[in-house]
Amino acid sequence: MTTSLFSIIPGSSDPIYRQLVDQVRRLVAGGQLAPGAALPSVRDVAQQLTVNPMTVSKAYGLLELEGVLDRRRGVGMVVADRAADAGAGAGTAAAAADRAALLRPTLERAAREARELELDPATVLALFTLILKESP
Amino acid sequence: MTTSLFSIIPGSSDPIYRQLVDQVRRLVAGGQLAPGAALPSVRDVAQQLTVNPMTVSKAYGLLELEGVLDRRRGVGMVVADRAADAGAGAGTAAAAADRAALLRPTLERAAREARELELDPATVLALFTLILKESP
DNA sequence: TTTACTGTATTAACCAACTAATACACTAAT
DNA sequence: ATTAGTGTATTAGTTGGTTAATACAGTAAA
Repeated sequence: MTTSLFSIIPGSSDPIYRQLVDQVRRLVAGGQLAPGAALPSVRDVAQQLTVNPMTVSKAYGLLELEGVLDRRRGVGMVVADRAADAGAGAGTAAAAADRAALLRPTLERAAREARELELDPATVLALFTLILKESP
Repeated sequence: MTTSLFSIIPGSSDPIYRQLVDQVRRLVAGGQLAPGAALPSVRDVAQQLTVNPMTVSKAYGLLELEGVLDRRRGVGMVVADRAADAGAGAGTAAAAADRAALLRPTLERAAREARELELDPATVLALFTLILKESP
């Protein structure tokens, strides 16, 4: 049994299938899921997250349409060969600029909220630095 | 006609009423909506955002339960006197520490996504600094 | 009093997300 | 061929968010 690999926030308002899609997209872009790597089965993920198998299947299906995953019939889902495309070189992960682009929306949201809270950039950056260190 | 004051992201997966609640909570904590200030009417907000009045009313109702707003019957909603509580002194805005606490969840989400993307903290901080400057 | 504003309760309908229980088509290994 | 493992289609039902059209109770000022 592997350490779950995926995690979802149950109370969140954005749908489970979207949380999974976004997460896999990032893990692939970051190289933690390398091209050719097999993904945990729909039923495994569903059981670990206490979620319906069809919800996981929906996420996998969307990722296949997107070209991130390949479907090996009767076997399972596998990270597509050119999944880390978007420009990168021969490496396994996408270029840093492309990975940063995936992070941008969340950072913009944080900036907007900080502005509404009338927090100076210095304070915000200090807090963010702290959080970036304490998590791993 | 005032410059809309509120804004929502139509495509977002989190509900409109919640976007409004969170936004008002931040604007009050930050002091942009001072105690005693009148909020735009339900029908005004609904029209500006092309949204149903009852959706706005739901948000206002929750903010009243929360103690952020006071309901002046027949007149409208007003920012509660001790709305900027949570510790602050005589000032109109909440203490910086309390405002930072409201920002924390989003920053933690950004940190988690950055980790999944395998982006170094330095790169992330540089991008965030840039975004913080370009927005206002 | 009339008028024009406030917020809200009610009822109905619609839609997306999720769950549930099957059943199917495919592959790999015994 | 059998077994066990893939992903998926199907159908049905539930829940929560949103819209819609009224109707109501309260306040303020002409």
